Amino acid sequence: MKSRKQPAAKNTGHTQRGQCVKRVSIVEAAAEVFCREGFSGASIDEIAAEACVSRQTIYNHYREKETLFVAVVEEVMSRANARLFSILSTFPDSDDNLEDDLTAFAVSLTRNCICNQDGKFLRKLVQSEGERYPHLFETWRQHGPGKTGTALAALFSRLAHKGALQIDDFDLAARQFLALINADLQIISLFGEALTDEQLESSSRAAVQTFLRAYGKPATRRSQLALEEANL
Amino acid sequence: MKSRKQPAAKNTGHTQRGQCVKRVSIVEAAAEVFCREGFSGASIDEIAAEACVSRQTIYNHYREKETLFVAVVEEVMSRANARLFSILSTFPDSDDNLEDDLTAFAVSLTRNCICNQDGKFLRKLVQSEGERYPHLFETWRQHGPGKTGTALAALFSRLAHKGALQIDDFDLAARQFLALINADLQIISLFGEALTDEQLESSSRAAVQTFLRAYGKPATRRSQLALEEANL
DNA sequence: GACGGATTAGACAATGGTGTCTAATTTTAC
DNA sequence: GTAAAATTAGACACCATTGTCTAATCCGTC
Repeated sequence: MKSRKQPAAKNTGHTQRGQCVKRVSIVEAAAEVFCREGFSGASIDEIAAEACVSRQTIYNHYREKETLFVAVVEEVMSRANARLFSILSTFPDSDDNLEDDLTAFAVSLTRNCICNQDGKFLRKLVQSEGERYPHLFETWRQHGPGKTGTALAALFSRLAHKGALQIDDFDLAARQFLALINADLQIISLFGEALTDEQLESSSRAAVQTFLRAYGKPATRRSQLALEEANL
Repeated sequence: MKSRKQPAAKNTGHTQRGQCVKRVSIVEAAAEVFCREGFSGASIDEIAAEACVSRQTIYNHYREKETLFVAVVEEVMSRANARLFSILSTFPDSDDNLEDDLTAFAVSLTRNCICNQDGKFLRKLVQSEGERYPHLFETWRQHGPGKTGTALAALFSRLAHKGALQIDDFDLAARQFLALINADLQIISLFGEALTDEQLESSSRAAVQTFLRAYGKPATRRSQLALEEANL
């Protein structure tokens, strides 16, 4: 309450950056350890050691373990959110090769939001502690998958408007797109195995191809059909 | 080692059933508590209380907490497996209404293997403790999603052979089918909210429809296409 | 009813974690 | 250089949990 965020307004430059360094190093380490051990399995001592910081410093910044946990989740969530919007904003406007564009989009979504450390943290922690912190869980739902879904739905709506996609229910299509993207990863990414760029690329492309067979514009789907029948 | 499974061969009937009752009540309670609290958050006392059993009895059956945990995972996994195969074996042979058949299949898969207590337990626990018990994690991969995927792929191969589906890669199609089934549930089921029969039915149908637009037999997809173009 | 295995409650030491406190030390601002 | 703020190590009380032990009790079998 007193002076945790801005201990003294006179502090400038170094001190503030110094504090910041401690803070991020604490949050970083805490994310690691919480993710590895779960909330109750993670000890403050372990976090302090991993952050190269004394235990007391942690208690100075965050009153108790729970405060730290919530702060970590919020930090990781906002980082993930920023990345998501950065990716969305770079989706190309041209529609001459939708499959490639969507594949590249899926790859970068996977790499930066789903398969990285933050994505793993959020999946694991929200899953294991979500019931204990309903508020947190709700925030995650709305700012995490919720926002992703909404943003994706908007993108699809734009593409459908241009005639590149044929979609009834944009939200449903968004959820299914995300699900398809994850289809191959669910099993692997839980474990934390890093997958090669080739695996990532090919699994994303497979997802996009299936998505386009279901939601691509009629002309594309018709020629796809003709091709498949010829192959018989 | 000595006499944990069958304490004395002379015991018959009641005693044996008595033991069994204790064992299943312990495993049942442990599943509950482990699922709710995670491995390190779950205390033996809590499990004992929920099982209406003394703490010592638990230590008699399972040498230590870890032993109990592994036993619970194995038990839950084998139950889930049994259910899966029971569902698979009832898939109808007639192919006059594939969409309805697949939808019913998806509904029952979801209800009995994914959204029930066992499914939740496996998702949560394997996710949070998988890295601590690689052996367990491997077993889950092969006997859980692995087996489901293989079995599904076999089903699809059968259907493709009959001309009802048009699939290149059966394993991929199986993973994507499972992913689509889960698309709407991921968010809800984490939380443990029970979803209504209507939600379940409609979300399963949506998944199946998308799947069939991508993998349905050409004739169906062509008429689907014509219908959509007429709707414009 | 008596035996024997299973179960029970309760006490117990050992361990490890949380959160507080203090006194010493370092870092930063001026 | 000095003062204020931040950080540190270490000790501390407190509490929960694990796993063991014991003596009493239950319950089916003979």
